[in-house]
Amino acid sequence: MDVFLKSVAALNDETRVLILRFLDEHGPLCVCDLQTSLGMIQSRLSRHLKILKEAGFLKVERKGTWAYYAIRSPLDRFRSEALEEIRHLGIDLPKLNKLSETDQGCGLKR
Amino acid sequence: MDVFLKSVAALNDETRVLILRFLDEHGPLCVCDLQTSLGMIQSRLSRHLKILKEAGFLKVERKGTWAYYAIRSPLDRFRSEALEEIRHLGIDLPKLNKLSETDQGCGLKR
DNA sequence: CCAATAAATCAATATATCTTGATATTTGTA
DNA sequence: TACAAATATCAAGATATATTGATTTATTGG
Repeated sequence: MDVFLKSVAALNDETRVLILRFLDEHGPLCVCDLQTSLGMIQSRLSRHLKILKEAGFLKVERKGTWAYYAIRSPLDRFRSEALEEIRHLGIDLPKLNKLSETDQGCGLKR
Repeated sequence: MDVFLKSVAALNDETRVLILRFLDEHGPLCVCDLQTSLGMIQSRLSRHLKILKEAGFLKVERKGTWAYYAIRSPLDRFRSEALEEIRHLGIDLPKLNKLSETDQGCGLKR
């Protein structure tokens, strides 16, 4: 029950559904890429990414100071059905704004 | 997004998962049958049944003063996958205690 | 109409979750 | 070591959700 409820709880938030769909569309992105693309502050993203990761939807890979989050693969049946359902919601996604790995970096000073 | 989030929110509660599984196992039951079987008070059940119904998981059929709730059929893909997942959780269900439609009725006085 | 049963709704409280801004941690580099 | 960038965590306040007991509504039968 706990694992199921954790998955469901992770899905139960508009912000996290958007993040899932955005990563589904664009592949691995670091937090600051999501910050600039989705227009959310860092602590908020960090929190939601953690919830999605601990619910089994995402994996993280670190490269230097960047943490690249991506849809975990393979997903189990329920989670991939959920993702499929999310794909069909027709959410309109903001434009990708990828600044990591460029000359300037993300440039998000505190 | 709204419909999806409503389904997910409905699943995001241990009590409602139990109710879904119980109705899945036993077929249509009225509120008082659920009360005696699950050991929950009436207002609590009524609330959760409403949420499950409005999220598209349940239907209601009235017979006199009784309201029989049952899994809606057919369920769309995501909802039936969710139900399937719930079936596989191995939740151990309390014994069915069906008093409606007997001589004594439910006998739950206020 | 009246009383009783079943169910729905409401009000108050408790618990959980989300958001933000501040602070801490980690990693790379001068 | 010192500093900066990226990320994670924490604390406080706001919002949402769950629980209970009381009240209301609906239906049946005398």
